[in-house]
Amino acid sequence: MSPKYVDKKQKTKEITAAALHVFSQKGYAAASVDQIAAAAGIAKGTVYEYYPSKEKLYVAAIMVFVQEFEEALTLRLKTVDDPLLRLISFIGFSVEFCSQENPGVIGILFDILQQSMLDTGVFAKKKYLVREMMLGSRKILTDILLDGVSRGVFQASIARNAETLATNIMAFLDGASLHHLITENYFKMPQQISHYIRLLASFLPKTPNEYDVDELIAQSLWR
Amino acid sequence: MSPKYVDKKQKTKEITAAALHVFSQKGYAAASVDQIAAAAGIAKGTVYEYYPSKEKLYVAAIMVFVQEFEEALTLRLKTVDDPLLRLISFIGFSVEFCSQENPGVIGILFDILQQSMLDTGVFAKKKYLVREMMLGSRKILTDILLDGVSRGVFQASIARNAETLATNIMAFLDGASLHHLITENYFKMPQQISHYIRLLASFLPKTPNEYDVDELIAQSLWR
DNA sequence: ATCGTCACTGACTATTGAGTCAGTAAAAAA
DNA sequence: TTTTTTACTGACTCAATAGTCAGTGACGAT
Repeated sequence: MSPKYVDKKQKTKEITAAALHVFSQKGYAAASVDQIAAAAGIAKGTVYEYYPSKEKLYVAAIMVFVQEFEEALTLRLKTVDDPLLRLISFIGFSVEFCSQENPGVIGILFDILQQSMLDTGVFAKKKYLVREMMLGSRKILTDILLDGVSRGVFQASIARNAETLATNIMAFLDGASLHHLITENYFKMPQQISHYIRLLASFLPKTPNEYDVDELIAQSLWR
Repeated sequence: MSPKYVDKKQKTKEITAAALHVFSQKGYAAASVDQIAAAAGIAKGTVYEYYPSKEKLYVAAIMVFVQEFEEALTLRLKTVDDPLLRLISFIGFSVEFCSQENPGVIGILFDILQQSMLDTGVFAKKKYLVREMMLGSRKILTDILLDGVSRGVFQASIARNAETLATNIMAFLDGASLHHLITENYFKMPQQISHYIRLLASFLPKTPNEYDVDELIAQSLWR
């Protein structure tokens, strides 16, 4: 039946991973299919055996990226129980994921954003994908807040504004990554994040004084 | 001496403005010099009489953009005296400038950011320009805070963290614009900004109760 | 052994777009 | 009017690259 067996699924994964890498370094427009093929160790023609176009390949690569982020986040949150600590872990994970340790991540993020903004962008008609991705994280955060309220750890009043607050936090986090990236050592990420967490910790818990915030930060962030 | 008189300076401005418009709609990579020439109502060759390359033209267009932003912001702040109201005006102006009223603005911003992130980007070696632009706004904001302290309106303790706080606010504002752009009506900008301003107004002034924050917001934002 | 099929290749085509430059026009100077 | 200088033009070159396809070879089936 199949004279030359190849694990198509595995190879698709490899090509997608190579594409993700190249796209993250060059951006969609500047990345060439030849470069992606080279990164995957195959010829250009082969790429087209697995994907019908550069555009489809890009979308697939982005989907993988989003999926990996959410899986890793969920995994990390599984190990934490206390609501405030969960919140801090969420923030820490988001920051770390977009930090220097993952150099390509930011490139990809900007590319996604630009491609969904421009009329001619690949994501112009697929903005909803980017939105889903943002709303996904926001949902996780809202749940952390509501869980904190229902367990009697956070102020009851938080429940009313949980989504507004979660959205606010998300906006800050993404803005912080952006500023850190551009202004580099003019934006002290640990200092900024700590400052913000201290602010949150001052009005979220019913009994703020029960928490040693600096200790929690030291425990959860930049270990 | 000069047989055919043309105001070179004026024409340079026109070309730069046309370029800014096209770049903001297409992004750097996808914008063509032909399109820019057409937008300026001239032939491609003429563009090269005024700028030696697409790259130089892009940088010039961005510089104009940054300058216009700062000038307009400074102008707006001149009309406001009260420190908290100045802060709210600053926030309002930043938000409005990046809102739907200025559709191209966001396109340009993302382009700047991406071009300064990517190794191959036009701004890769000119990241400092983008940084200067961000630090410029931050400086204005820091001065508003310090002015508020020295006039005895803001808590004295703010002075110690003025720059950290200003940086925090900037991060939030840019993150908010970003989220608003992507998630559209899932991100209620007035609600989010009001929420954030109320938070600031609760710990910045020495006498928070003296201010009717909702009234100030209604006065200064989305008039 | 040889045949058929799948996986892959990379030279090729077609297109796009940055940058050039010989030529044109227009206006002031002579 | 003729000459000279400047401004501008747009067809051209050249390089890059998305996508194609005829050909190659590897491997299992017979």
